[in-house]
Amino acid sequence: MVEVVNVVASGSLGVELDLEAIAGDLDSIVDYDPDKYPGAYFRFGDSAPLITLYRTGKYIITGASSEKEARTVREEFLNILSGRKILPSAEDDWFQLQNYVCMSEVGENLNLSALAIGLGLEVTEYEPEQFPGLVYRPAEHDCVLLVFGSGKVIITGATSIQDTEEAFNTFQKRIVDLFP
DNA sequence: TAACTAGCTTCTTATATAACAATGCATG
DNA sequence: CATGCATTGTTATATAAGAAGCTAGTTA
Repeated sequence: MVEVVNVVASGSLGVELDLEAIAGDLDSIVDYDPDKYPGAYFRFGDSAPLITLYRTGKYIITGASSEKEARTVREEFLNILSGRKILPSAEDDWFQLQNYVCMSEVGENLNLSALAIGLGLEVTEYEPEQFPGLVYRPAEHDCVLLVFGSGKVIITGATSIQDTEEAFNTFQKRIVDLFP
């Protein structure tokens, strides 16, 4: 069982934009400081996901806790832009989920030094003085697992929940094999 | 010297450590 | 009232991904 804690997605409106004008118009939800960063930040609500919009019309969504939430804020974002006549229609060129950050746990405390050897030193990094978690890059999955002594695991870098679940399941099976 | 590439900035989120700052409370 | 210890809070460390723009370094 893995729980999604963060989703990153990106898309493109397909048009060049005047961020200065948009930020002035949508003052209450847009934060734009080109000296600090070239993107304009959109946020609908206090703990809502963040949308970063760029001059080129490309944008990214961070901080959503599900694919559904990411798609919902995207729609709200497109509706506001089309409603303000910034965009001709509430549609965009493409939209893709880029990264899932998930949390799970194996249900027991883990000896990370032993785990590093068990999983293989070429696929793990464990330097407790630098960071308390073990970094595991499984050869058969396109994602990274951060494993902690408490048994909690962070899976990040996958572009679908299925990949994340598969990576965690094979990891958990390996734990059982290594520490029966 | 121009063009190119690589690396960094910003942001989000869980996780867990240490090191530090700042505050609270009690005792002398 | 001042000093000491304890607690709470913040920062750093590391991970992935997207985006634009700046800088630094390399190469022709």
